[in-house]
Amino acid sequence: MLAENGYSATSLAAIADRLGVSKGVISYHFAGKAEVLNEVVRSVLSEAEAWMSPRVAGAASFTEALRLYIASNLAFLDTHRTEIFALTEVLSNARATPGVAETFSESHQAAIAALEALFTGGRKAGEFGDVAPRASAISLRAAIDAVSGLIREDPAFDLTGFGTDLATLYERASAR
Amino acid sequence: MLAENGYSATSLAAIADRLGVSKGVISYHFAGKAEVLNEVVRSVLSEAEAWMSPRVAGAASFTEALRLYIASNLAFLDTHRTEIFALTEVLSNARATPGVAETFSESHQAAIAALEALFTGGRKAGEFGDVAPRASAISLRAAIDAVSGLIREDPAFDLTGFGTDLATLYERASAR
DNA sequence: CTACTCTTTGGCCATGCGGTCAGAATCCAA
DNA sequence: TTGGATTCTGACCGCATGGCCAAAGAGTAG
Repeated sequence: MLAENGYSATSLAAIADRLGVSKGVISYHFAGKAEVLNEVVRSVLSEAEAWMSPRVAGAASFTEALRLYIASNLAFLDTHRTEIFALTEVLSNARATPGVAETFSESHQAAIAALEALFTGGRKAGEFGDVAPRASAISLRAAIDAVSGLIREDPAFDLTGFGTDLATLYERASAR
Repeated sequence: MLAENGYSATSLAAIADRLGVSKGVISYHFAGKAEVLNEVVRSVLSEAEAWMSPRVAGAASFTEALRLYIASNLAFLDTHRTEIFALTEVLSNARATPGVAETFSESHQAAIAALEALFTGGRKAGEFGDVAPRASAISLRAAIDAVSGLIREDPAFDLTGFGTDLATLYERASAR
């Protein structure tokens, strides 16, 4: 519902209606609307984590890890569009939903830290040049995060092509 | 009000109250709330345009243009935080406000197209290597757009440092 | 001073929201 | 079969929203 009709159209009444159930059921099982939305965020984030972890783990070098990270993240976005749209819809209105901002921020910080570690690791191993790890991590994550908006506007957007271009871009930027 | 208290707290009643004026005044001067919010978007976008244009125009090379583009854009974000926060607040809820999505999308497409032209120009002039113009344009804009969120979370975020790092990153990526 | 237009007021409306609750229905173990 | 616990219903509450409008007020040209 979030993905299809947006945040403001996703009222408790609308949710209950869609479930073919009375509104009170939601109140019975959840403390409130905020808890429902937080659960949406939590579940999508954990899905993403479960998808990416094993795919990046198999990298034999930092360069390969970078490629795998980008490719697997974009693949997740591609194959989980509804979830991603729902997530962004909730995040857009995070101010109206206590807890959501904190949950996501934590996860987002962790993602940036992981990428930063990848860049510093590559530098220490002599695989990368003197790239700025934090700025690279931030900007790469921003580029990936922007993709959800791109595929929303143009569902046919070439994710794979963008992924390889992005990987090449950061590979060159961090080359020795 | 948008920047301080967020979209959902910015009702017509709250706006009128802040102006020390009756609610009907807004209805008298605007067709509806959507028109008010569209005006916010329109005005911030045109402010940004007015700020950036002259600053980028003076570039003597594509490399310099790239640096100036990034630096001036970040300087605008830095010095117009309230406007930027207000803008993002409206954009976050674009689905609830007809017209906003279209206005912004148009401006955003134009910005990406301009950056793409910068990269292709640099290539044709032999200044840049075989960088992917579109992917570079998209990812660079994403990196810059993400800054509004960064300074919201951490007002002391080092924008200048990030700007030079970002410029260096894209310079290296597009080097011959 | 008058007469007309423009602007503002303050109360009103219908609507939809999140949330509550008494009571009905259902489930399930003893 | 029974009886207590769990789950669900549908009506209801208070509240805030965007919008509307008759009437009062302010401004201004002749």
